[in-house]
Amino acid sequence: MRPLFHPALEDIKPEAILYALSDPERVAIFSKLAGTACGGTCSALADLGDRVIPKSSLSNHFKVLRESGLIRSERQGVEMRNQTRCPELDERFPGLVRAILTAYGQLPEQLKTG
Amino acid sequence: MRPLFHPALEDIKPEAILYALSDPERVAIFSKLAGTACGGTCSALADLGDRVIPKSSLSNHFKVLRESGLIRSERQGVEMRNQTRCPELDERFPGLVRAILTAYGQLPEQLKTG
DNA sequence: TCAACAGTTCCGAATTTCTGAACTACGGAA
DNA sequence: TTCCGTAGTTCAGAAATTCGGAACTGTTGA
Repeated sequence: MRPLFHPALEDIKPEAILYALSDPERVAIFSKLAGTACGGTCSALADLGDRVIPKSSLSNHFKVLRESGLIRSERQGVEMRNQTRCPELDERFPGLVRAILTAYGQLPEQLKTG
Repeated sequence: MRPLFHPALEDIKPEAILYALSDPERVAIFSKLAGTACGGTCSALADLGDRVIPKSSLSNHFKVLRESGLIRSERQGVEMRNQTRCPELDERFPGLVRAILTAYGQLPEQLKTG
């Protein structure tokens, strides 16, 4: 398996963020992650209500989120722990992620303060 | 020519906004429009520095911006006047457009106040 | 009536997205 | 060690989307 690519903070492009979050499924995944203390696994996020996302599609969603700089993924044994890069991102693009999640009506409780 | 479609404020979808603004060319067009008092025409926005956008592509960019709810277009004689729907949009999705333009480093002077 | 101009539509080529199937990687049991 | 099950990735081809040149539409002015 190829090593996972994560862009450095300064290499994160707004167009990649916007593109990644222009898909409601990815927004739902990202929002769930943002509301989870420890990192969430892929399979734990497969069920977003109405439809079960095929695992290859899910894997691709995570790849898009990761390579856009929205999340960080780390292999932990047999599974993958994913967590958002919200604090860093807010430093680089102040208010952006919060405004987007709010627009979708998906700002998790954990991000409502501050 | 087909009549131009503009979504009602309540029908504007965040995914459409994000998708429309995930293309740097469209962001440049939108930002220029946002910094223009009277509506800008298509041809006036064709030149964004490095490359001249083919007019069919330009027409399509305007269509995407219009149908996502970001701009309003109105035929005026032989040309088209385009203006942003920023005030409405900010009511529906507070801070969203501003955060996006800021992330791109393209917030025009006119929007810096308030 | 005609020419020029602004912008739209059409359509084929190129690119991207989607997802089932095959595959890889790791951990636990025996 | 070998085998099995689970988590996730990669591959491949079908479907959908994007791009842009060429043709077209609608408007104004001569």
